[in-house]
Amino acid sequence: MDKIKTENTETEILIAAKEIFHQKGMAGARMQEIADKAQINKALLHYYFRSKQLLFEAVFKSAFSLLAPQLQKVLNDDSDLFEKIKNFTENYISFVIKHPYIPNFVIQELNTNPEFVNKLKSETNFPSIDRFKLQVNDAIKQGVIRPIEAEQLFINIIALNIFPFIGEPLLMALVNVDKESYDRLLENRKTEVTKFIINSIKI
Amino acid sequence: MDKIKTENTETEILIAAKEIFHQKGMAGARMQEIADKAQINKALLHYYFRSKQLLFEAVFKSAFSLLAPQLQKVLNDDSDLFEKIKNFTENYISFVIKHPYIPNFVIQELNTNPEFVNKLKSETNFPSIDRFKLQVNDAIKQGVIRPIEAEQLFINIIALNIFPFIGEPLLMALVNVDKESYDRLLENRKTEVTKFIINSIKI
DNA sequence: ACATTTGTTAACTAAACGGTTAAACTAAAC
DNA sequence: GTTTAGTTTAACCGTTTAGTTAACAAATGT
Repeated sequence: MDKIKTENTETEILIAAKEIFHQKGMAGARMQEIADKAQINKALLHYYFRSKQLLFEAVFKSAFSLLAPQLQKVLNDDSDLFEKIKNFTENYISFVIKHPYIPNFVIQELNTNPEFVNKLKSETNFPSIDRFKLQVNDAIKQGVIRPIEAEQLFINIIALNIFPFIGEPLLMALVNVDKESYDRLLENRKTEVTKFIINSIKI
Repeated sequence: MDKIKTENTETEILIAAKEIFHQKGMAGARMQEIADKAQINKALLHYYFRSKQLLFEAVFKSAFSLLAPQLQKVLNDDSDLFEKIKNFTENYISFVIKHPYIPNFVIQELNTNPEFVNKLKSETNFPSIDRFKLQVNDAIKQGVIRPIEAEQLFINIIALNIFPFIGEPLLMALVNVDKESYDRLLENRKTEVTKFIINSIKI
């Protein structure tokens, strides 16, 4: 059937494009390499996605639409603050193991093209910090946690979870361990990071 | 004088190459753009540095040789653990304001080319975690801080300090502030991050 | 059955790329 | 003032790049 074949081809292209773009970024990716990986002719890429830019944007939006719900778990979730930090930290590592290149890819491409953020803000349901802010300020008023700006706490949570993956090659060398040991170390962070954060803010 | 002119040209090339490579990375940089920025002919780039790869390596090593001493401040410094965390955090932000693209550049290029780490380990005096490990384990034995693996604490310190700069475009959008407010927020981190870490580990 | 639409390919194009060459220029050295 | 060594340039070269074309194949509609 035509439909199935078409959908397969388009999917194959996207799968291949993701791999290449995630690993090499927009500037480092080559249309020919994507075509080879998808086992199709290069012209087909243009038939389905018209240009490298549009194919890239499709891949980028897809990546962001996977990352955004992860961030939503910190920002817009009804659970208790401590519970939330614990859940996010535990889940995030599993997420990155499934999609190892996504956080780095998104952050990197936003760095080389900061205006892209506006596109994301208008075209995706972009996470908002408002509810998290209320929750943190509530917890402070109730004497559950030490005073801290919600923005700073949010950045800390994200930094502690995302950076070990983005900085992996550098950190692995600095900490002086092989990949296997580093993976064990990351696995331990599922509980260590939660402990570290809660120790810091809990009264 | 001949000598002075040469040094100037070579310096001009390096300055221009740094700007372009730091912002666009190896894959995104163009020799012509570097030549234009240095206000010289493209052939001169090859006269002084032979190839794009060699020019890039010169820029990369220079960047790493600025970043490494910053990391040394955490790893190989005689000061007291708390003092050390405080000093590193305060200094690091000033460092990044001076060299905004360096941490991202180094981390990004190590990600696309992880074998580069070996070159750095052999050619530069690469920071080692050994002394920091002893210091942390000592502090734990003496009951000054809660039990924590030195590697985890080190990663936490680095993550909390570096990530806000690497993830700036994303974090700025998530926290929903403009550049000016975000810079204020970063300035506050000079003291906030120290507090956050010490609160977490101090007994 | 035949015409139309959709999917796919090989071959091509024009521009951009990193890198080379040979000659012109500069200024110090003999 | 001629040689010499280092510096700079314009023009060029071969390759790679994203994107196009035209012809073909296969499914769909009538």
